[in-house]
Amino acid sequence: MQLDERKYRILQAIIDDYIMTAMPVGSRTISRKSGVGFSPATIRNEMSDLEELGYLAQPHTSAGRVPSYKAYRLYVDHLMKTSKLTSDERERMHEHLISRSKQVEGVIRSAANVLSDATKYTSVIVAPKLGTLRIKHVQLVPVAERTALMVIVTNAGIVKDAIIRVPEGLDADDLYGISRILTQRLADQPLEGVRQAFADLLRNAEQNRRLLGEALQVIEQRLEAGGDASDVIVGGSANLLEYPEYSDVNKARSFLSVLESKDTLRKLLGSQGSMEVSIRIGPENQVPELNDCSIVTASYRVGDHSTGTLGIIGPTRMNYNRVISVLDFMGRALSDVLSEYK
Amino acid sequence: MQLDERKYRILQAIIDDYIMTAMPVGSRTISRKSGVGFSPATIRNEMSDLEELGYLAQPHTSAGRVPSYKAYRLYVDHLMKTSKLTSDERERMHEHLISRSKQVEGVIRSAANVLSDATKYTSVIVAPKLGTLRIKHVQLVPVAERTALMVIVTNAGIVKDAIIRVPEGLDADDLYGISRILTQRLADQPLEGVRQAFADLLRNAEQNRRLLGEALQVIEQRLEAGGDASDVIVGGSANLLEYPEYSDVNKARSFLSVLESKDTLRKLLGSQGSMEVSIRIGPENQVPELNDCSIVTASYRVGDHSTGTLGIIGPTRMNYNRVISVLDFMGRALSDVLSEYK
DNA sequence: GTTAGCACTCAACGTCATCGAGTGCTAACG
DNA sequence: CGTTAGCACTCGATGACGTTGAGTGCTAAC
Repeated sequence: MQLDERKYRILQAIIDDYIMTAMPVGSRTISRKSGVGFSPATIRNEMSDLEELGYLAQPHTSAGRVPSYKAYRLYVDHLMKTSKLTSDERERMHEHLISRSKQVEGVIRSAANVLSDATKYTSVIVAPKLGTLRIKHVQLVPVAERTALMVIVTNAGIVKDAIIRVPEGLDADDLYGISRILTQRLADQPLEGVRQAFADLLRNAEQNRRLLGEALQVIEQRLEAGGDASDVIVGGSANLLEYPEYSDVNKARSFLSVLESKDTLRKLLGSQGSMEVSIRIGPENQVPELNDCSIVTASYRVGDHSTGTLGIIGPTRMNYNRVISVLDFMGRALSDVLSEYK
Repeated sequence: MQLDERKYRILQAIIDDYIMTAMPVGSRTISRKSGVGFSPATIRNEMSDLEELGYLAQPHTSAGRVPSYKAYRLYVDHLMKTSKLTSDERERMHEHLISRSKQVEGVIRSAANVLSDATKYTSVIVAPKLGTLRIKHVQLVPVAERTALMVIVTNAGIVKDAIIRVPEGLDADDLYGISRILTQRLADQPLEGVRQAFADLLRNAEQNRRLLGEALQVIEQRLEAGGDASDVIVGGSANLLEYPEYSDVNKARSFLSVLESKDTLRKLLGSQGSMEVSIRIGPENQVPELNDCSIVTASYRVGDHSTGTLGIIGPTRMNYNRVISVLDFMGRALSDVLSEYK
């Protein structure tokens, strides 16, 4: 059996309705509401076909139909009408975004809030992979006897810091000097290549070998850890509770637990590189707890090579059109704002 | 009517039971369970008295009794038996705490997780007030044409950064020089007094007046904003959903919304200075959404003058004993770990 | 091919009786 | 006189049961 024009129209009407109401959709509803001028009986026949094809399901015999994952997939790929945001909205979002743009992390945090406010779902933003950033500056600051804070500033304006031990007898001026050398040698190196650069440094360093060794270790640790919790930012985690699919406390809890596991989120969003919006519906995503959620992601750019990911997590019956528009816009806006720092 | 020994014992037994089960407690239960060897009838009489005194309440006539806020207050002040953590537990917590102690923010984040894991409630930690920290180092790092990143390192090892505009024509070396001067002049100033110090600098500065002005503005902004979202860290927000008092989705939602509002949390925890554990039960706290929660807080020290707050938010029937022990221990542990950086 | 009609299904809802945990009161007990 | 056994009473929780209504599938007529 093939899908003809009418089936498409009916399926679309069902999904549109279900997205709004979260209630199984009956033939009568479609017959009345949609522009398709057919009687309930006709619709029923079509619905029966659609069910057989795996696009619809019935919670129980005497209920209406509910779209399947397959239906959502078809919907986002072919049926959905996409719309642009009004310029008014764009403006408002952009304004919120730059309202505290003094710091990279602040911008990302605002972006998460803007996203979740605009969509009423939960937003997640992953900061750019550190490995692709370039070092701008390295500074060792004495904070105590034999202890220094190493601050690494990257080209994206992102600052990473770590406490390291330093050999005895180094005073502020020594550290200052070492910082100069480090900055000179490492400037414009991508963090990824830093191991090589450091090895060179070490080979030639007649002194302070231990200190440099420790510094290298710290930088590497940062890299392989894939960043710490602070580079996954979640916004609007309470929003999901608005939706009837989460009125079951257990579902809500397991959802919230996932949001607390930054590792899972980082894996979930992954960096898919392109600026294209990506959509994973229900079981298409790898995290079992989120198998009845959909995840829509886009990416943003910082500088030339680094990309981060921003995404929305919501029920499978989410308003894909809206979410895609918002993410698309915000991805660009975020890239613009953050690339000013470049 | 006065509370005699027996009434105390009975009240304590009721609260102990209610804390565990969250179910109204009947006379029979108390008669059987507690060491108080009296018949249900006697207990009933006493309970009736306790109710009249405002320590107990009945959800409905044929139900058991539930402790009132007044009862919890009495409980934590006089009845509760306090216990120490096992050394095993202390060790485990301490270990988790230092597991990623390379960064101040990392430590605080771990601490929040340890707290919520150990108590099964929600934890909140507020970083020290910036105003009381002292500047260790100021560094301007060029990130783009006419743009620099200003990094301020404090004595607590906390790093704050902000993008500022710089006048045209300043190259990396100029910024380096200016950083030196700034650091020289501002080192060991508390952030609070920085305005004065800066004013002096400005008066004498024959050049770069604009740049310094902007830098001052940024620092001040940081101060008056009371810090940004990143210095309030929440852990275990999903934990609360385990408890029957939050099986109502609306309650859960309003609770989670409060957790998202960092401003409210900051106000709620406030810095109460002393290392003493403070307990606010139900309506004793100022946030209406949390009027059926209790909030237990302690404080930790960074360096000599700065203090931050750590707290647990849970249902009024929380396990006060456990929570107090954990907070007390963690307050000290956190102080120790963070003061190593001093 | 479309639709009106109709019997059928089944969750949701309201009603009603039952059950039992818990109370308050009274009278008896040591 | 404090304590306790006994007892009638209250009231939420639970489950059985009938009703309602939205929705379906099938058949026959248009």
